[in-house]
Amino acid sequence: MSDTATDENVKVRRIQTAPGIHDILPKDHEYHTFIKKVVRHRARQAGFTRITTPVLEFTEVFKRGVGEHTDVVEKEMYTFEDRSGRSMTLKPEGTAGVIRSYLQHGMGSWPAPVELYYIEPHFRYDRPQKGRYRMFWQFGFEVIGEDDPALDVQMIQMAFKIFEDLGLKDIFELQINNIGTLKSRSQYKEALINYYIGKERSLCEACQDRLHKNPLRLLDCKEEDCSILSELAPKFEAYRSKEDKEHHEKVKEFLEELNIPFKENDRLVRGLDYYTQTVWEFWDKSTGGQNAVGGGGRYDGLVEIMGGTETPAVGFACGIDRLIMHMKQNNLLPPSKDNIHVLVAQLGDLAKKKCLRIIEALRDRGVKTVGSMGKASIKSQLKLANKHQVPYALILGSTEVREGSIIIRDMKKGQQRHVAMDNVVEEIVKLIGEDNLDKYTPGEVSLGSSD
RNA sequence: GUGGGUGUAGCUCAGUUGGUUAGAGCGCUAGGUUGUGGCCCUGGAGGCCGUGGGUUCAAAUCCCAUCACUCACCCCA
Repeated sequence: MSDTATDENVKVRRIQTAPGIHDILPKDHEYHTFIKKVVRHRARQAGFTRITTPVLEFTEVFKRGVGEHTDVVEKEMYTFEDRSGRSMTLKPEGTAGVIRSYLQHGMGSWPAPVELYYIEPHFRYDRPQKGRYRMFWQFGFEVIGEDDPALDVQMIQMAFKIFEDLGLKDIFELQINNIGTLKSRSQYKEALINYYIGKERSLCEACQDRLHKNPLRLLDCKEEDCSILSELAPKFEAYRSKEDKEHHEKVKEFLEELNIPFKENDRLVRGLDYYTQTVWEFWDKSTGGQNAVGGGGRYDGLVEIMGGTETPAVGFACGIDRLIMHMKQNNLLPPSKDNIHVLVAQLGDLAKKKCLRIIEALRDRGVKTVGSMGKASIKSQLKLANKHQVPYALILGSTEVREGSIIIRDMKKGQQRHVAMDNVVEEIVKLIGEDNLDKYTPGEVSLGSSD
């Protein structure tokens, strides 16, 4: 018999989170809560409804949706076999799953366009770094079923509104490009391949591989030789169809109409295969493109790739962890609602019993209240009140119980007075102020058919 | 996947050319006469010095390996 587990001398090794995967502690949740609130608010205003697709999908969803030869699929997916031997993947991005769902549930018959948003964790098996995690949070928007350039611009505007709400409006710059339709793009791809043929030896290893799998990616390689070659490579400009040009001009025109500053960047390609026409990224002005905070684009071909009929769509996604990073760097604090109004201190068993009721009454009225039931001395209870930075403490001892009164202590002034036990809740409300109460109500349910 | 940096208390870090029982500040906790917080004072808990091996009379300290964290490249959120 082994008694290792019960041997008191054996120290149990503590388990940590897996690499690149982090807890969100209460302090950081104030940021998360705030950002989610902003996103929900802006989404609701614009008629978007929320969708949650599974964290785990069949690997084919992403292989097909994102593109077999993208970096995301080739080297960054969290893929494993489940017990039945099917290849499963934790979602590396949001769009492919949304489109899978769109088709699975026949959303093509919903009134077009279908406007959806999500706030979800995502996974990429990358080497962790500042602002880059293996599990990270993204929110994103998708508009499926219409191809007007105005929608591209409205997506961008939505992102701007959200950045503005977060106090980050001025620290990002918008980079845009137009990569054309699938057709004009494939002509361009051919031209690129022709250009690079015979020059393979000057390319880095990765680019030699890219040349036939995904030639567009040659353009944003940062290896010196590759970038020299790409400078001289044929420009997409020449292969843009009339339709592409019109689309692009309209986008720029609309952006100007909304006073949204942008930078044209003909090297911007995006790492996911499904994009067409307009693509964009938001870059940190100080560090440039190495840590984009969000990006998006039009993906008119994706629904078809996923097995549906030809359907235009546009969307964007944004990294919540990176937004938080930027808020912190700019000393922007989210509004906190975790402050406590009152701590109730008790002395003796009888008082403790009474306190349970008082605490309940205070909370029901919207007063944020904590008890100090586990502590014996009044001293340690008031110390706790101090640590919570509560403005008021209630003190109930055996004398007060006998008299039917309770002490209200103003922690800032250090003054206290007795009030009748029956009046204490309203007295506290007066002190805190009706407006500061936590009176959130979830809304009321109503009768009706669920479809 | 490639390269750099760092691992000592819950946190931030000292720890001399190898030499007693490994330290500080903050935090936590308990006291400083009856039932009263913050400031101050005193005490306490909390460490296999990341892990394994090697050198040595002796290792937190030197060597090797390994793991973890972190930053950068690639790419992206």
